[in-house]
Amino acid sequence: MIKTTIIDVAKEAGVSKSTVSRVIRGDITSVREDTRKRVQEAIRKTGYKQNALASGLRTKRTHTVLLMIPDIVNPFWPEVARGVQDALRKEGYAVVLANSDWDGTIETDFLHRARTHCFDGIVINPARVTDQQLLQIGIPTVILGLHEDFPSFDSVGNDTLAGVRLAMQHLYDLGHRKIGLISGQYASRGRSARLKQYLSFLSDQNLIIEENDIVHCPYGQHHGYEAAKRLINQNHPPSAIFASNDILAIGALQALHAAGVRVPQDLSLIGMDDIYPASVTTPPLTTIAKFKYEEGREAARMLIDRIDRQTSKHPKTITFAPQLIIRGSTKPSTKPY
Amino acid sequence: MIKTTIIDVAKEAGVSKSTVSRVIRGDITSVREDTRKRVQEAIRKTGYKQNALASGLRTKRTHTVLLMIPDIVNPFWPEVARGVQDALRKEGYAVVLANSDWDGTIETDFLHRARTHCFDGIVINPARVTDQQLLQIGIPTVILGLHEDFPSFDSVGNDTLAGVRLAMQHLYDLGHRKIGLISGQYASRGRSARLKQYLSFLSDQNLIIEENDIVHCPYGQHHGYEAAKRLINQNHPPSAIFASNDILAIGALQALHAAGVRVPQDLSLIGMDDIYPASVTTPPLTTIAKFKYEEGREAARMLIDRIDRQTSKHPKTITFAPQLIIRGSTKPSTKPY
DNA sequence: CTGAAAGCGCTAACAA
DNA sequence: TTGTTAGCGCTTTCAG
Repeated sequence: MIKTTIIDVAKEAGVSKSTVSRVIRGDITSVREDTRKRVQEAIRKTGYKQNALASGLRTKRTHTVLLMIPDIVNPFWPEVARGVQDALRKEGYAVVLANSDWDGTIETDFLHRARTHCFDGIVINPARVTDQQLLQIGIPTVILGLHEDFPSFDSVGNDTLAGVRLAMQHLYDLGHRKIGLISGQYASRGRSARLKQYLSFLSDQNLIIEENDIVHCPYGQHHGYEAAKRLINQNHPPSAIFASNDILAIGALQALHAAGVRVPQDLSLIGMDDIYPASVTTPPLTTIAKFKYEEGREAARMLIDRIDRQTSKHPKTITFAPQLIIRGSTKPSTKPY
Repeated sequence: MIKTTIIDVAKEAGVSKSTVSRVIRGDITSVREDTRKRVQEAIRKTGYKQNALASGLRTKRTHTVLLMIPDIVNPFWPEVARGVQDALRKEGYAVVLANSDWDGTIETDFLHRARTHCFDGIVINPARVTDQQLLQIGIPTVILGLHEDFPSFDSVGNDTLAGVRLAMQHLYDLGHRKIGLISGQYASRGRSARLKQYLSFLSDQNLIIEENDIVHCPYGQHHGYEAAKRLINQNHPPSAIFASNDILAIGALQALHAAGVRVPQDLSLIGMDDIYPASVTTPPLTTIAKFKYEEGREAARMLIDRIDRQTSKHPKTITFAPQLIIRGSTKPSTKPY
């Protein structure tokens, strides 16, 4: 099992290694038909396999892309990952999958690695890294998700704010006037845009904003559980709850179950993301669906585009409009306005 | 942003590139303290970053591993993937994640790629590839899952058969004597070992085996749905159902809901795998938990071991014993024996 | 259309 | 302890 090189092939075919290299790279114009045949036959006979390291060393292309997400175990990300992997594979790229766990050190490590290993591109949902730092890596990059703080890069994501509005509007249309919010937030970032959108919706409808109807918590099912508990343990509990993602909503649903609050008869509940587990709860969760696979796919396509034509045209953003998926956890309010 | 090389560093530090190479590789014994300091300072000043392609070309090590699984979107695999990624990252390896989709072509493509890109190792849940083919790749490999047809490799997995027994025993202990089976199967492989185990359990207990209590179907939620429907639409429906994985069980649960069969009051249901969605159904699913993260982690560790000491010692197998997780979908049978 | 030759950036003997 | 010298396997001018 000694590795064969182009030299072995060249010998076998009775040509120079440059010629072999030409046919390998598919440089069709500059090799005569019959010599190409001969070389290909020699390749077959010797069982030659290209060494991507060697060629990459010259061409500076590895056909490898780094995909960095917070955590592949979170059901949201596998779908996005599939999107980028499928699109990238079609074009001959492999993807190195990294979980940052929201940890800046891990993130930096992998970004570093992308450089040392000469990856051709990066697709990232940034945890701690900044626009500037990313710029310094010097590798074509596209951002997963709509962050306004990455102006230097292409990005693709779902319009979360529109999603919030959609959710609130749905609840409002069902007659709900006192709507609780479970607002997930990352340790790192400030007040979420989702909260702002919630507030502005309420004021647009001339509804009263009550502090007690808003609970902030980290993302995580049990946090959703606790949040819902707080929401319903007040004198005037809301008739509907919007949880800012499905994991939180699932936690909330369990809290409501436990408290004997029937969903949707006693209280409506809506989540966001449309992850698979949300479809198997009882009742199945009404939610705001994001385009996850598509987000990944488009990110990959944009990246390939960047890689192919080196031209540094203005960063582009692709935005998906989330969709309301009505399932079983919401129904018209029975309370009088 | 011109890439700096060891030569630049060497110049800056006033040493030869070999010396620079030595300190980069941490060859501590053979560089004097002060020159090392000088070199490190030069590295810092020049912003030098190693080129992993160039070094890999010499050392034949890329610190990259291929992880091939059927589908990252299937909730079982992200946990396994995390296990291998975490363990591998600690040792400085990156992992290229590939979804085979049970497709032999894709599988072969990536395996091929593992060779051309000189990956250091492979962790794979094989779809179509054979022991021999894998052997020919010539890269240290460990198998995910317990397949008897890969005698040449280390492998790690959960003892599914023990799991089947555990599930059946649980149902039996609850007094169930007519137990239906929803047996998932892959398009490619023959009669599943799970079925055999089910049959042998029944005969061990001197229970009657009824063809109508067994439904074969591909893995997939809606197949579980249809299977359960068939199972309960007979004159003598079983009092309990064992679905050979949680996805199937979730489908079954929905069919039972739809048919007005209460779980667990009217019928007990047990699944296998313990994927996250199984914990959020109503009732939450009793299931046989597999060690997913651990499976991945141990696979990674075995792989590293193989890579480090080239020695080709006898293939080893690590087996995890699945555990019964009693949740809400099973209860004592009300039917007389 | 084909071959010779010069590297890509690094490592690894072998000298010094 | 450090430097010199060959390459690793491939691509890419540049001649021919």
